[in-house]
Amino acid sequence: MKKPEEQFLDYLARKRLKNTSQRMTILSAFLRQKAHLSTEEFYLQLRKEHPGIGYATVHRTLKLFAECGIASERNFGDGQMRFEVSLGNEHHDHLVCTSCGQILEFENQQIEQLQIDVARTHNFIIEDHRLELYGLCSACHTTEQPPVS
Amino acid sequence: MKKPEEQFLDYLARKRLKNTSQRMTILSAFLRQKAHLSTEEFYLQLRKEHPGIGYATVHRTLKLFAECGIASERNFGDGQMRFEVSLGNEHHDHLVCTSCGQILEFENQQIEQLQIDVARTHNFIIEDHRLELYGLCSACHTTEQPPVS
DNA sequence: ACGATATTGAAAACGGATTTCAACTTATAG
DNA sequence: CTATAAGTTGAAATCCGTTTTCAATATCGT
Repeated sequence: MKKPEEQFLDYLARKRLKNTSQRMTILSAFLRQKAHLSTEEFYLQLRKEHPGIGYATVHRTLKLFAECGIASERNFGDGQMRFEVSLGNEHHDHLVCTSCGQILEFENQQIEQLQIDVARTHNFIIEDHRLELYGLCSACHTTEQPPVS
Repeated sequence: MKKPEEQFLDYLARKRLKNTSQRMTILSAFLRQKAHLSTEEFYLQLRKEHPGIGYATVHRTLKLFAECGIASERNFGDGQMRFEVSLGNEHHDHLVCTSCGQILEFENQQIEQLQIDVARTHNFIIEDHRLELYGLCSACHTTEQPPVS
Protein backbone atom coordinates (compact mmCIF):
# COMPACT_ATOMS: atom_id res chain seq x y z
CA MET A 1 0.00 0.00 0.00
CA LYS A 2 1.40 3.32 -1.14
CA LYS A 3 1.41 6.24 1.25
CA PRO A 4 -1.17 8.91 0.48
CA GLU A 5 1.50 11.58 -0.01
CA GLU A 6 3.33 9.38 -2.47
CA GLN A 7 0.17 8.49 -4.31
CA PHE A 8 -0.79 12.13 -4.63
CA LEU A 9 2.65 13.18 -5.89
CA ASP A 10 2.61 10.33 -8.40
CA TYR A 11 -0.77 11.46 -9.61
CA LEU A 12 0.40 15.05 -10.02
CA ALA A 13 3.43 13.89 -11.98
CA ARG A 14 1.40 11.60 -14.19
CA LYS A 15 -1.01 14.39 -15.03
CA ARG A 16 1.72 17.03 -15.40
CA LEU A 17 0.23 18.96 -12.53
CA LYS A 18 2.29 21.04 -10.17
CA ASN A 19 3.28 20.47 -6.63
CA THR A 20 2.36 23.64 -4.79
CA SER A 21 2.62 24.61 -1.17
CA GLN A 22 -1.15 25.00 -0.94
CA ARG A 23 -1.71 21.46 -2.14
CA MET A 24 0.74 20.05 0.37
CA THR A 25 -0.79 22.07 3.18
CA ILE A 26 -4.26 20.88 2.29
CA LEU A 27 -3.13 17.28 1.97
CA SER A 28 -1.48 17.32 5.35
CA ALA A 29 -4.54 18.83 7.01
CA PHE A 30 -6.84 16.43 5.21
CA LEU A 31 -4.94 13.36 6.35
CA ARG A 32 -4.96 14.66 9.90
CA GLN A 33 -8.72 15.22 10.06
CA LYS A 34 -10.84 12.36 11.29
CA ALA A 35 -14.47 13.30 10.78
CA HIS A 36 -16.50 13.32 7.60
CA LEU A 37 -16.18 17.02 6.95
CA SER A 38 -17.92 18.98 4.26
CA THR A 39 -15.82 21.20 2.03
CA GLU A 40 -17.05 24.20 3.97
CA GLU A 41 -16.29 22.72 7.37
CA PHE A 42 -12.86 21.60 6.27
CA TYR A 43 -12.15 24.99 4.79
CA LEU A 44 -13.09 26.75 8.02
CA GLN A 45 -10.81 24.44 10.00
CA LEU A 46 -7.94 24.93 7.63
CA ARG A 47 -8.37 28.67 7.54
CA LYS A 48 -7.56 28.91 11.25
CA GLU A 49 -3.98 27.90 10.61
CA HIS A 50 -3.67 28.97 6.99
CA PRO A 51 -5.78 32.05 6.39
CA GLY A 52 -4.29 32.64 2.97
CA ILE A 53 -5.78 29.60 1.28
CA GLY A 54 -8.97 30.24 -0.64
CA TYR A 55 -12.11 28.18 -0.71
CA ALA A 56 -11.79 27.50 -4.43
CA THR A 57 -8.37 25.97 -3.94
CA VAL A 58 -9.59 23.77 -1.12
CA HIS A 59 -12.49 22.62 -3.23
CA ARG A 60 -10.30 21.88 -6.23
CA THR A 61 -7.74 20.07 -4.15
CA LEU A 62 -10.28 17.86 -2.43
CA LYS A 63 -11.55 16.88 -5.87
CA LEU A 64 -8.00 16.00 -6.85
CA PHE A 65 -7.74 13.79 -3.78
CA ALA A 66 -10.87 11.99 -4.86
CA GLU A 67 -9.54 11.57 -8.40
CA CYS A 68 -6.29 10.06 -7.27
CA GLY A 69 -7.97 7.73 -4.85
CA ILE A 70 -6.89 9.03 -1.47
CA ALA A 71 -10.29 10.51 -0.68
CA SER A 72 -13.83 9.54 -1.39
CA GLU A 73 -16.79 11.81 -1.80
CA ARG A 74 -19.83 11.13 0.32
CA ASN A 75 -23.28 12.58 0.21
CA PHE A 76 -25.51 11.98 3.19
CA GLY A 77 -28.43 13.86 1.76
CA ASP A 78 -27.88 17.08 3.66
CA GLY A 79 -26.95 18.95 0.52
CA GLN A 80 -23.26 19.09 1.32
CA MET A 81 -20.55 17.02 -0.21
CA ARG A 82 -18.33 15.33 2.32
CA PHE A 83 -14.87 13.87 1.94
CA GLU A 84 -13.23 11.11 3.89
CA VAL A 85 -9.79 9.55 3.68
CA SER A 86 -10.23 6.37 1.70
CA LEU A 87 -6.70 5.12 1.22
CA GLY A 88 -5.84 2.77 4.05
CA ASN A 89 -9.40 2.98 5.30
CA GLU A 90 -11.05 0.09 3.58
CA HIS A 91 -14.59 -0.10 2.42
CA HIS A 92 -17.28 0.59 4.95
CA ASP A 93 -20.81 1.90 5.23
CA HIS A 94 -22.26 4.51 7.56
CA LEU A 95 -24.56 5.07 10.47
CA VAL A 96 -25.66 8.71 10.43
CA CYS A 97 -27.19 10.21 13.57
CA THR A 98 -30.05 12.49 12.60
CA SER A 99 -29.91 14.25 15.93
CA CYS A 100 -26.26 15.14 16.54
CA GLY A 101 -24.90 14.55 13.05
CA GLN A 102 -22.29 12.06 14.18
CA ILE A 103 -21.23 9.60 11.51
CA LEU A 104 -20.11 6.11 12.50
CA GLU A 105 -18.57 3.58 10.17
CA PHE A 106 -19.29 -0.11 9.98
CA GLU A 107 -18.45 -3.03 7.81
CA ASN A 108 -20.49 -6.14 7.24
CA GLN A 109 -19.20 -8.79 4.94
CA GLN A 110 -22.49 -10.67 4.80
CA ILE A 111 -24.31 -7.60 3.51
CA GLU A 112 -21.60 -7.11 0.91
CA GLN A 113 -22.05 -10.66 -0.28
CA LEU A 114 -25.82 -10.36 -0.44
CA GLN A 115 -25.45 -7.23 -2.55
CA ILE A 116 -23.35 -9.18 -4.99
CA ASP A 117 -26.03 -11.87 -5.09
CA VAL A 118 -28.75 -9.30 -5.75
CA ALA A 119 -26.74 -7.80 -8.58
CA ARG A 120 -26.19 -11.21 -10.09
CA THR A 121 -29.85 -12.09 -10.08
CA HIS A 122 -30.55 -8.84 -11.96
CA ASN A 123 -27.65 -9.39 -14.33
CA PHE A 124 -26.25 -6.09 -13.11
CA ILE A 125 -22.56 -5.21 -12.83
CA ILE A 126 -21.83 -3.32 -9.62
CA GLU A 127 -19.40 -0.43 -9.88
CA ASP A 128 -20.14 1.15 -6.55
CA HIS A 129 -22.68 1.11 -3.82
CA ARG A 130 -23.82 3.00 -0.78
CA LEU A 131 -25.53 1.90 2.34
CA GLU A 132 -26.47 4.33 5.05
CA LEU A 133 -28.54 3.82 8.15
CA TYR A 134 -30.11 6.98 9.53
CA GLY A 135 -31.36 7.25 13.08
CA LEU A 136 -30.34 7.99 16.63
CA CYS A 137 -26.93 7.15 17.95
CA SER A 138 -26.49 5.69 21.38
CA ALA A 139 -25.81 9.05 23.03
CA CYS A 140 -28.81 10.73 21.47
CA HIS A 141 -31.46 8.19 22.34
CA THR A 142 -30.27 7.27 25.81
CA THR A 143 -30.27 10.87 26.99
CA GLU A 144 -33.67 11.64 25.50
CA GLN A 145 -32.05 14.57 23.78
CA PRO A 146 -34.59 16.18 21.47
CA PRO A 147 -33.54 16.46 17.83
CA VAL A 148 -32.07 19.81 16.91
CA SER A 149 -34.81 21.71 15.12
CA MET B 1 -54.44 0.31 3.25
CA LYS B 2 -55.92 3.69 2.46
CA LYS B 3 -56.00 4.89 -1.12
CA PRO B 4 -53.50 7.60 -1.96
CA GLU B 5 -56.23 10.07 -2.93
CA GLU B 6 -57.99 9.48 0.33
CA GLN B 7 -54.80 9.78 2.33
CA PHE B 8 -53.96 13.05 0.65
CA LEU B 9 -57.41 14.53 1.22
CA ASP B 10 -57.30 13.47 4.86
CA TYR B 11 -53.95 15.15 5.20
CA LEU B 12 -55.21 18.36 3.67
CA ALA B 13 -58.21 18.36 5.98
CA ARG B 14 -56.13 17.67 9.05
CA LYS B 15 -53.81 20.55 8.23
CA ARG B 16 -56.60 22.89 7.17
CA LEU B 17 -55.17 23.04 3.69
CA LYS B 18 -57.26 23.48 0.62
CA ASN B 19 -58.23 21.08 -2.07
CA THR B 20 -57.37 22.79 -5.33
CA SER B 21 -57.63 21.68 -8.90
CA GLN B 22 -53.86 21.96 -9.35
CA ARG B 23 -53.25 19.61 -6.45
CA MET B 24 -55.67 17.03 -7.81
CA THR B 25 -54.18 17.28 -11.28
CA ILE B 26 -50.69 16.81 -9.93
CA LEU B 27 -51.73 13.91 -7.73
CA SER B 28 -53.37 12.12 -10.58
CA ALA B 29 -50.34 12.58 -12.83
CA PHE B 30 -47.99 11.54 -10.06
CA LEU B 31 -49.84 8.31 -9.35
CA ARG B 32 -49.82 7.49 -13.03
CA GLN B 33 -46.09 7.97 -13.52
CA LYS B 34 -43.92 4.95 -13.07
CA ALA B 35 -40.31 6.05 -13.18
CA HIS B 36 -38.28 7.81 -10.55
CA LEU B 37 -38.68 11.28 -11.95
CA SER B 38 -36.98 14.41 -10.75
CA THR B 39 -39.13 17.43 -10.04
CA GLU B 40 -37.96 18.96 -13.28
CA GLU B 41 -38.69 15.87 -15.36
CA PHE B 42 -42.08 15.46 -13.79
CA TYR B 43 -42.88 19.12 -14.35
CA LEU B 44 -41.96 18.89 -18.01
CA GLN B 45 -44.19 15.84 -18.43
CA LEU B 46 -47.09 17.46 -16.67
CA ARG B 47 -46.73 20.67 -18.59
CA LYS B 48 -47.52 18.88 -21.83
CA GLU B 49 -51.10 18.31 -20.72
CA HIS B 50 -51.43 21.12 -18.23
CA PRO B 51 -49.39 24.10 -19.38
CA GLY B 52 -50.91 26.40 -16.80
CA ILE B 53 -49.37 24.77 -13.75
CA GLY B 54 -46.21 26.39 -12.49
CA TYR B 55 -43.02 24.75 -11.38
CA ALA B 56 -43.33 26.15 -7.86
CA THR B 57 -46.72 24.53 -7.43
CA VAL B 58 -45.44 21.19 -8.66
CA HIS B 59 -42.52 21.40 -6.30
CA ARG B 60 -44.68 22.34 -3.33
CA THR B 61 -47.20 19.64 -4.09
CA LEU B 62 -44.60 16.91 -4.41
CA LYS B 63 -43.31 17.94 -0.99
CA LEU B 64 -46.85 17.66 0.35
CA PHE B 65 -47.04 14.14 -1.04
CA ALA B 66 -43.87 13.27 0.78
CA GLU B 67 -45.18 14.78 4.01
CA CYS B 68 -48.40 12.84 3.91
CA GLY B 69 -46.66 9.60 3.09
CA ILE B 70 -47.78 8.88 -0.44
CA ALA B 71 -44.43 9.77 -1.97
CA SER B 72 -40.86 9.39 -0.87
CA GLU B 73 -37.96 11.58 -1.79
CA ARG B 74 -34.90 9.92 -3.25
CA ASN B 75 -31.50 11.26 -3.98
CA PHE B 76 -29.25 9.20 -6.21
CA GLY B 77 -26.37 11.60 -6.04
CA ASP B 78 -26.98 13.29 -9.38
CA GLY B 79 -27.92 16.55 -7.74
CA GLN B 80 -31.62 16.16 -8.41
CA MET B 81 -34.29 15.20 -5.96
CA ARG B 82 -36.49 12.38 -7.17
CA PHE B 83 -39.93 11.29 -6.00
CA GLU B 84 -41.50 7.89 -6.16
CA VAL B 85 -44.89 6.61 -5.11
CA SER B 86 -44.38 4.99 -1.74
CA LEU B 87 -47.88 4.14 -0.65
CA GLY B 88 -48.70 0.63 -1.75
CA ASN B 89 -45.16 0.18 -2.98
CA GLU B 90 -43.46 -1.32 -0.01
CA HIS B 91 -39.90 -0.77 1.03
CA HIS B 92 -37.25 -1.50 -1.51
CA ASP B 93 -33.75 -0.51 -2.48
CA HIS B 94 -32.34 0.49 -5.86
CA LEU B 95 -30.04 -0.56 -8.65
CA VAL B 96 -29.01 2.55 -10.57
CA CYS B 97 -27.51 2.16 -14.02
CA THR B 98 -24.70 4.66 -14.47
CA SER B 99 -24.89 4.35 -18.23
CA CYS B 100 -28.55 4.71 -19.18
CA GLY B 101 -29.90 6.07 -15.90
CA GLN B 102 -32.45 3.34 -15.49
CA ILE B 103 -33.45 2.66 -11.92
CA LEU B 104 -34.51 -0.84 -10.87
CA GLU B 105 -35.99 -1.75 -7.54
CA PHE B 106 -35.21 -4.75 -5.42
CA GLU B 107 -35.99 -6.08 -2.02
CA ASN B 108 -33.90 -8.36 0.12
CA GLN B 109 -35.13 -9.39 3.48
CA GLN B 110 -31.81 -10.84 4.58
CA ILE B 111 -30.07 -7.52 4.02
CA GLU B 112 -32.81 -5.76 5.96
CA GLN B 113 -32.30 -8.10 8.88
CA LEU B 114 -28.53 -7.69 8.82
CA GLN B 115 -28.97 -3.92 8.93
CA ILE B 116 -31.05 -4.29 12.04
CA ASP B 117 -28.33 -6.45 13.55
CA VAL B 118 -25.67 -3.88 12.72
CA ALA B 119 -27.73 -1.13 14.31
CA ARG B 120 -28.22 -3.20 17.43
CA THR B 121 -24.55 -3.88 17.87
CA HIS B 122 -23.93 -0.13 17.72
CA ASN B 123 -26.85 0.63 20.02
CA PHE B 124 -28.30 2.70 17.22
CA ILE B 125 -32.01 3.23 16.52
CA ILE B 126 -32.75 3.09 12.79
CA GLU B 127 -35.25 5.62 11.48
CA ASP B 128 -34.48 5.18 7.82
CA HIS B 129 -31.91 3.73 5.52
CA ARG B 130 -30.79 3.72 1.96
CA LEU B 131 -29.03 1.15 -0.10
CA GLU B 132 -28.14 1.76 -3.70
CA LEU B 133 -26.04 -0.30 -6.05
CA TYR B 134 -24.54 1.66 -8.92
CA GLY B 135 -23.29 0.01 -12.06
CA LEU B 136 -24.31 -1.29 -15.45
CA CYS B 137 -27.70 -2.77 -16.09
CA SER B 138 -28.11 -5.85 -18.18
CA ALA B 139 -28.87 -3.93 -21.38
CA CYS B 140 -25.90 -1.60 -21.01
CA HIS B 141 -23.19 -4.17 -20.40
CA THR B 142 -24.35 -6.85 -22.78
CA THR B 143 -24.43 -4.48 -25.73
CA GLU B 144 -21.04 -2.98 -24.94
CA GLN B 145 -22.70 0.36 -25.09
CA PRO B 146 -20.20 3.02 -24.03
CA PRO B 147 -21.30 5.22 -21.12
CA VAL B 148 -22.86 8.49 -22.18
CA SER B 149 -20.19 11.13 -21.77
C1' DA C 1 -72.26 36.18 -1.45
C1' DC C 2 -68.82 37.56 2.18
C1' DG C 3 -64.64 37.55 4.48
C1' DA C 4 -60.79 35.12 6.23
C1' DT C 5 -57.30 32.29 4.81
C1' DA C 6 -54.74 29.44 1.73
C1' DT C 7 -52.84 28.89 -2.98
C1' DT C 8 -50.96 30.12 -7.23
C1' DG C 9 -47.38 31.40 -10.80
C1' DA C 10 -43.61 34.34 -11.96
C1' DA C 11 -39.75 36.02 -10.49
C1' DA C 12 -36.38 36.63 -7.07
C1' DA C 13 -33.49 34.72 -3.58
C1' DC C 14 -30.89 31.14 -1.84
C1' DG C 15 -26.92 27.87 -1.15
C1' DG C 16 -23.51 24.96 -2.40
C1' DA C 17 -20.61 23.64 -6.33
C1' DT C 18 -17.97 25.16 -10.04
C1' DT C 19 -15.78 28.34 -13.27
C1' DT C 20 -13.58 32.62 -14.74
C1' DC C 21 -9.75 35.52 -14.99
C1' DA C 22 -5.73 38.27 -14.16
C1' DA C 23 -1.82 37.89 -11.22
C1' DC C 24 1.37 34.66 -9.72
C1' DT C 25 4.11 30.31 -9.15
C1' DT C 26 6.28 26.25 -10.84
C1' DA C 27 8.75 23.28 -13.99
C1' DT C 28 11.47 22.80 -17.89
C1' DA C 29 14.46 24.19 -21.56
C1' DG C 30 18.03 26.87 -23.05
C1' DC D 1 20.62 30.75 -13.89
C1' DT D 2 17.15 32.99 -16.58
C1' DA D 3 13.37 32.83 -19.73
C1' DT D 4 9.29 31.08 -20.92
C1' DA D 5 5.47 28.10 -21.24
C1' DA D 6 2.12 26.07 -18.62
C1' DG D 7 -0.39 25.33 -14.42
C1' DT D 8 -2.24 27.43 -10.06
C1' DT D 9 -4.21 30.70 -7.09
C1' DG D 10 -7.89 33.56 -4.70
C1' DA D 11 -11.72 36.57 -5.32
C1' DA D 12 -15.54 37.14 -7.52
C1' DA D 13 -18.82 35.71 -10.73
C1' DT D 14 -21.62 32.08 -12.44
C1' DC D 15 -24.23 28.01 -12.41
C1' DC D 16 -28.16 25.26 -11.27
C1' DG D 17 -31.51 23.02 -8.56
C1' DT D 18 -34.34 24.29 -4.57
C1' DT D 19 -37.05 27.32 -1.96
C1' DT D 20 -39.26 31.70 -0.87
C1' DT D 21 -41.61 36.06 -1.88
C1' DC D 22 -45.54 38.55 -3.20
C1' DA D 23 -49.57 40.34 -5.39
C1' DA D 24 -53.41 38.32 -7.58
C1' DT D 25 -56.65 34.59 -7.21
C1' DA D 26 -59.25 30.65 -5.46
C1' DT D 27 -61.29 28.09 -1.66
C1' DC D 28 -64.00 27.27 2.39
C1' DG D 29 -67.00 28.14 6.26
C1' DT D 30 -70.67 30.97 7.50
